[in-house]
Amino acid sequence: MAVTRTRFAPSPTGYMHIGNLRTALYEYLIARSQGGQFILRIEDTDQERFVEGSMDVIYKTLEMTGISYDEGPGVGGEYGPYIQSERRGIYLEYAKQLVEKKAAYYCFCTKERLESLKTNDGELGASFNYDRHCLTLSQEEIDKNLAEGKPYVIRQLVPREGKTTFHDVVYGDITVDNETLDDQILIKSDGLPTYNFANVVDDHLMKITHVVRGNEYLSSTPKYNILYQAFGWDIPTYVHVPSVMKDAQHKLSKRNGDASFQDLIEKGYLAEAILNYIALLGWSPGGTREFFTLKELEENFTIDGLSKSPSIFDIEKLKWMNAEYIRKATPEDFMAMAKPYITAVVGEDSVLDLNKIAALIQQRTEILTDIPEKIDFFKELPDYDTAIYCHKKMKTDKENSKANLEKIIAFFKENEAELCSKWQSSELYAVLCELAAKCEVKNSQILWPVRTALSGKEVSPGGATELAEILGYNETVRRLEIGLEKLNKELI
RNA sequence: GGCCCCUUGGUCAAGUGGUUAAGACAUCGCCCUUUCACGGCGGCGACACGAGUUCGAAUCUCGUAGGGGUCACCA
Repeated sequence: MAVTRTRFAPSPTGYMHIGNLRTALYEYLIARSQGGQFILRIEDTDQERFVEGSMDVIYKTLEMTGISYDEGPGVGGEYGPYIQSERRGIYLEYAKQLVEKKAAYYCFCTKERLESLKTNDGELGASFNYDRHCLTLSQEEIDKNLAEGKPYVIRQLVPREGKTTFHDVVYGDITVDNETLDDQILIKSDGLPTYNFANVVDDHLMKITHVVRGNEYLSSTPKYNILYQAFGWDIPTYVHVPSVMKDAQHKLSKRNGDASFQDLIEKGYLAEAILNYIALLGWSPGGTREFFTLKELEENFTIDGLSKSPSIFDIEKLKWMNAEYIRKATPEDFMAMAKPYITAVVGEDSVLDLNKIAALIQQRTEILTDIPEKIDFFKELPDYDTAIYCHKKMKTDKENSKANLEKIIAFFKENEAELCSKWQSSELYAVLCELAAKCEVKNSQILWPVRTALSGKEVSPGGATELAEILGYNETVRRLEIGLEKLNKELI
């Protein structure tokens, strides 16, 4: 049995979206789970759709996700080159072999002629097959046209009768009538192959054993088989995977924004979480386990866990999974990912203890871009409405908040030296609870106004004393005084 | 329109003739609690429909409906 070889064959036409990435992942996993090899091949035979920089997006994405390839651009391999535009000479030769075998033929029809055929023919929907006008050309005519340099394409001669059956590992046996198949173009008039042809030639030459791709290719697969047969080549194992949908009606597409890997990274999702999530979108290990590193996926992946039906990309579940990854990270790892977002708010040279801030927000962060709005008040106290001092459950209102703030400030000032000697959350909590007891009020009636005055927000990461610890004595007292002043102004 | 494919709660999904039809996200409620979040407990909620095969069908067959794909000198 030959060693399993799969390939990811993207065309450099823009960003890499989640569906592409998932296909790459499955291809990678099929190879790795079977101890095989994974190849990257760039399919850039359409020069018009080429987008500058998109090759780098592909390389970068694979690198960030850890999907490594054994052969491909930049790493080489014995079946290179791995960029199709660098292989252009190969395809024409193979196409000519097919012409000799009468499995393909030259076609000199103009695009205009083909267009007119479609409009005349296509009254019932858009069904159209080439009329084989050029199939009947004599060898002399062909040679003459060629000698004159007349533009031509090479078409596959597909049988018009009978049926073709192929087997797909996910979908089973699929049979189609050959009459529904068109004499597709193999070599375009610019001399480059079409995807359909280059794909077959390269997959064979590169000894690809498992052709894994989106199921939009299901209906053209019979043409591939006929091609393989015409060459006398072995037919690979087909693994068609269902699409990733934006909603029940639409596939995920680049135009609709946020589903590209790059976008998700920019929105603060972690590469590991994205990969883990999309692995489970269309594949199941069979049990209830949901968390897998790439390595663990390699160990657990099996083709029969692939689903047949399309899956809707659910950003909410990804967000949850991302949050799980963040929560489970070590404080050091979290700091590494969060630091840019923290310093963007508090500044590079902040006197605040970044580690303490990070500790506060780690459990509360779902995506990294949540961070700034959670901690902005550390940098600067917002101008808030005193209504936020009122909280039914805490039994606070403006009046008692004012009264209690006065007591708290007085208490802080009287005990400054002692408090500063052990300025930490747990101590402060104990001390403020004592104060509450002494004043005969609920703990919350002391703690809530403090938290509110320190954050200026209805919600904050961490409670009164945690915020106080980070802000320090001076800033704490300053903010309490601001709060008191606001309340005073209103209650006159 | 022809051909091909798909169909378990709002979403991801387990399930391959006998289950009280798992689990997760979301949602709702309760608990914990110095707000929020985390965490804990619980609720709601599904086999598209109709025939058939069978002692028995989410599981097999056929039909219907709905959805998707494809029908390019794009991949």
